[in-house]
Amino acid sequence: MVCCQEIREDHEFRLWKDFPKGLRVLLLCNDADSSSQTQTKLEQMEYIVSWYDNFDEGQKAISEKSELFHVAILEVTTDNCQHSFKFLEKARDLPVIVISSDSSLSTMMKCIALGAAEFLQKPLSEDKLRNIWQHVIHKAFNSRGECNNTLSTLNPIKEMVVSLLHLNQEEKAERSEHEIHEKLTSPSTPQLESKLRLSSNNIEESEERNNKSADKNCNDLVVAPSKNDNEQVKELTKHEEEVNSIEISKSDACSSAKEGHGNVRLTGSKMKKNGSSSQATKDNKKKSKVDWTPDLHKRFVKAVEQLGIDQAIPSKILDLMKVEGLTRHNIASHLQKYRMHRRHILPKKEESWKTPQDTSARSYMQRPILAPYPPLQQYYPVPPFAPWYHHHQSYYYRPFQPWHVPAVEETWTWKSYPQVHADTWGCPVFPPYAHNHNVPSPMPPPTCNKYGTEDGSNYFSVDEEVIDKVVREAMAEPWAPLPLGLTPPSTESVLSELHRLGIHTVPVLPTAPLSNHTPRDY
DNA sequence: TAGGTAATAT
DNA sequence: TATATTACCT
Repeated sequence: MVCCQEIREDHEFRLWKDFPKGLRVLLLCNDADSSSQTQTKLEQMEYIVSWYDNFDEGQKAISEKSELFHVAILEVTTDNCQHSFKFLEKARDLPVIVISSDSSLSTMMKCIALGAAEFLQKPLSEDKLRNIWQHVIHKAFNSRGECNNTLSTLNPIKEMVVSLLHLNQEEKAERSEHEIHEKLTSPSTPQLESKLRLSSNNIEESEERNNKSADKNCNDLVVAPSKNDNEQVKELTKHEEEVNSIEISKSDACSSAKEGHGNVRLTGSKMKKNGSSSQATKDNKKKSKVDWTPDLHKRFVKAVEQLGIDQAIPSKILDLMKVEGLTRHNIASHLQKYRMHRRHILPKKEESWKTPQDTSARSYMQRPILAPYPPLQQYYPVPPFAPWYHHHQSYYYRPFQPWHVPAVEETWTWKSYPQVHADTWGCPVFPPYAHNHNVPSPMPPPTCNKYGTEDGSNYFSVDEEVIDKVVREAMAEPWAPLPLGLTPPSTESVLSELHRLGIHTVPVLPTAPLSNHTPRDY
């Protein structure tokens, strides 16, 4: 007699959220009353019971339909001992729990020796019966190929368990991250804020690595069934330790962020040179890195400006900066980077004026022309297609880069915006527009110093009034040399602006041909 | 010894 | 990949 209930599909195991409910149990017992009682108990636990009262049928079921069962319960009596032992020999693919009223040690030993997972004496304890699923898990992880069908039968269980454990790890990691976010509250200074952000980034990277590692571990578990559960548990434990270590590193990040604001902060190699160099062990002879905070960099730049870029040498900069803990070598290194950056960025700025990408871009990319025009902003309205237009209308929009190239050091930009980024040295990095040539590249969006201005609105550090004054002076005496920082408008931009104003003819100067255009074009 | 720069490390 | 440090040359 067989009472098979609905059988789960294998893929459902991955989503077996109410495990062990639905565990499929083969019940082999030739005593109708006893089996009925056992079956009732099992079904109360929402296990799915298939009852066989005939040993031949039972053996046939496990050999032909082993995939239908997770566990077998065999009732051994004095009458069916031989059949039972035979069944045990045949049913090595499944965890078999023996139940019996026979309490003789020899029977118990023989059953266990033949592969029974457990020997339960009757009357059955409900808890014992409920926990038979443990043998399923154990079998799933502990069978090492000695049973041909085990893998196909219990692998879904194994996968489910692995997924479950992995999920738990992820939950734990999320929980620790949340706790850390709560710990890192309201830094009192921009530096701290940045440090925390950076630390947090490091942690995120670390966590990403950990997660990847966990994924790898998990994959290994699934892909390599030959590993025994000890190895797998080790891997899972390792992951857990890694997750725990994140907590520690986060705490470190928090404390280190709190401690460093005044003098130069040195980082790296678990060594803090700041004020505790005597504690540095001989193993840790390696020099620490200088954390070039915006404040430190500002001081550096100030010193360089004071000396002049040509006269700025490390020793002099070091004297001017007056920062404890900083060495000449540190300065030299930073100066090298600073110079390289200037070399890299300044020609680009020049180039950006000389080679407008397309005509539509010119309409607001062009340099302003020296003519008595109304305030420049009126002529260069915010293009509605500017990428930050919709999302960041609170920013002041500067329609073109005005008359000076902003000092590199003034725009050390770190804070990122959804569509606008900048490198560490403040050079705006724009999103790619190459895909749509009809959309002109926008002007640099408003930016800020490394930590942002208070209102996020000051793109250029030079006061607008100063710019206007310089422009007015230049326009008043167009024959005079342009003040430092101002460059004359391009011929193209002058012509296009004149054209826009309705002036279509301009006299041709023999000494200054108008690029490729003839006056007729205008 | 200091400055500059390339190579290397993080 | 970016940045800092180190090594090496002048």
